[in-house]
Amino acid sequence: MSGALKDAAIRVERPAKTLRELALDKVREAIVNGYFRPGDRLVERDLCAQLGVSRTVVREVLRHLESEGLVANLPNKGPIVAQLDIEEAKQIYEIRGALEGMAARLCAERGSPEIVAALEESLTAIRNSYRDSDMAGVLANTSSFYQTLFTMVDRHVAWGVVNLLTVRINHLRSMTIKTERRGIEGPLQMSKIVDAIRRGDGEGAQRAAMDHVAAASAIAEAVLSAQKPAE
Amino acid sequence: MSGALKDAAIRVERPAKTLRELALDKVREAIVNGYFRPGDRLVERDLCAQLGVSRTVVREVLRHLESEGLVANLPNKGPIVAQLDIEEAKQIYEIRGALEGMAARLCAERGSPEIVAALEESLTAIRNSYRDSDMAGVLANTSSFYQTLFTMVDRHVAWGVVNLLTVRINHLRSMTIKTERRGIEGPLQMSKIVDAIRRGDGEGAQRAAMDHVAAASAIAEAVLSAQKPAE
DNA sequence: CTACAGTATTTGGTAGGCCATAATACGATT
DNA sequence: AATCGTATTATGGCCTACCAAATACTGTAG
Repeated sequence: MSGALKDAAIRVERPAKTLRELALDKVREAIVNGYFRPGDRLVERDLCAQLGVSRTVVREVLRHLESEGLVANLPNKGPIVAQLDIEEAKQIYEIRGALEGMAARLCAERGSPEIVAALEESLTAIRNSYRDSDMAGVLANTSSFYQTLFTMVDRHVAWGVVNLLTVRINHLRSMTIKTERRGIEGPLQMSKIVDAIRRGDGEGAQRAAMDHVAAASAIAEAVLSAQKPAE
Repeated sequence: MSGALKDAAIRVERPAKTLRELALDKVREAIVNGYFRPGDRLVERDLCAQLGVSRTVVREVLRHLESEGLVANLPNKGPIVAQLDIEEAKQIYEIRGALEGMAARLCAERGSPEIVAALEESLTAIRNSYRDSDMAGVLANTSSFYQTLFTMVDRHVAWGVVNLLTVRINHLRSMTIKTERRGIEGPLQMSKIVDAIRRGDGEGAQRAAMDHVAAASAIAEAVLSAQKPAE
């Protein structure tokens, strides 16, 4: 087994994604970027037609998304795109705060210059994306900032959890980053995280990370409660 | 819509679980309690026969378990019961520490006597289960202790995350609770959590919860590294 | 205009088949 | 005898087709 692992270095990387995985990505994408809106019904046969795959595949995909929390299943009525209620969103932000705070602290305690360098690179990318008003870029680079935070201290499981939760609030994220002044404050708060990590200040890094998430959460709450009555 | 929600209180609780859900529970159970061992292949057609359901259902179940992390899918080889490596287990314990610590702190800050009462009830149940050497009972009551911790402050999402992670280390849990002296130390640590909550000491409750998980993690690590060479 | 019966829609689930790939066994060739 | 190629088997991935039950819709009769 360890031999097999070593071989992994030269193992040919085959992109042999199964049809199911491709479909999964497509549908998840479609939900995340709003092609399917919360509450929309996801009729199996329609999806079959749209995706060009069989019901077998569609059903597996729907199951998968269900367990990811992106799809809810009404009994005998079928799957719909999950509604995000404000309470749940707040909880998700809170969990992210706990985990990202933990990761930030670990990064600070590790005290490796590579971490700081990697984070700064992401941060620059975020600033550039903001400057270019490339919101998709902001999201992607913010994700990569946090991914760095987790993976540099080998917290892949926690990163997985955060990632899973994040897709559920993705459309909120895209709204919060568009908020006035977020282009300045967001990166500022993130740079505070990096500063604390550079100083080796675990406590401070944790607090800074939690602050940043808390700020995002507050904006999200405002956005969500502002649009709720409109429905 | 709000009307429908109110009705939920009287809505008959129909056990009309779909076949798929029943099968899911069965297979998950089988994995968790060791009927299927880590690394075992889960051959679709065999499962069909054993469960008495069609391949469609089996496949959906496997997909679901895959996304829960209980099943791994080797490309071109099919699903196997996921192997739990020691690194991953430690990370899971760490995440639990962060989240249970958070919940404990929130409980303390809430300062409600009902929380304390409910926790003490679970704790007594745990002690009784230990006294009767009812290990399944210990696990169940420990779960319910933590469930209380989360749900009393309405952190259902976090509880879901913890639950999801916990099934992956379930067999570790059953080993750690059997450890010498765990029957005394475990409840003792948990009572420290309750004490801190009773005092309204958020900080202390968080630390106590994290300590408890850390202790479990240490035991799990010892158990796991002791059995690994044996394989 | 309302109640009711019939109809369409859609999910939950089953059966069975086809193809591709991987592993294994088996035989042939050197 | 060792190796190389080939047939077989096992299995996953994917598809079509079908049925039953629940739900939503619709048109008609009273």
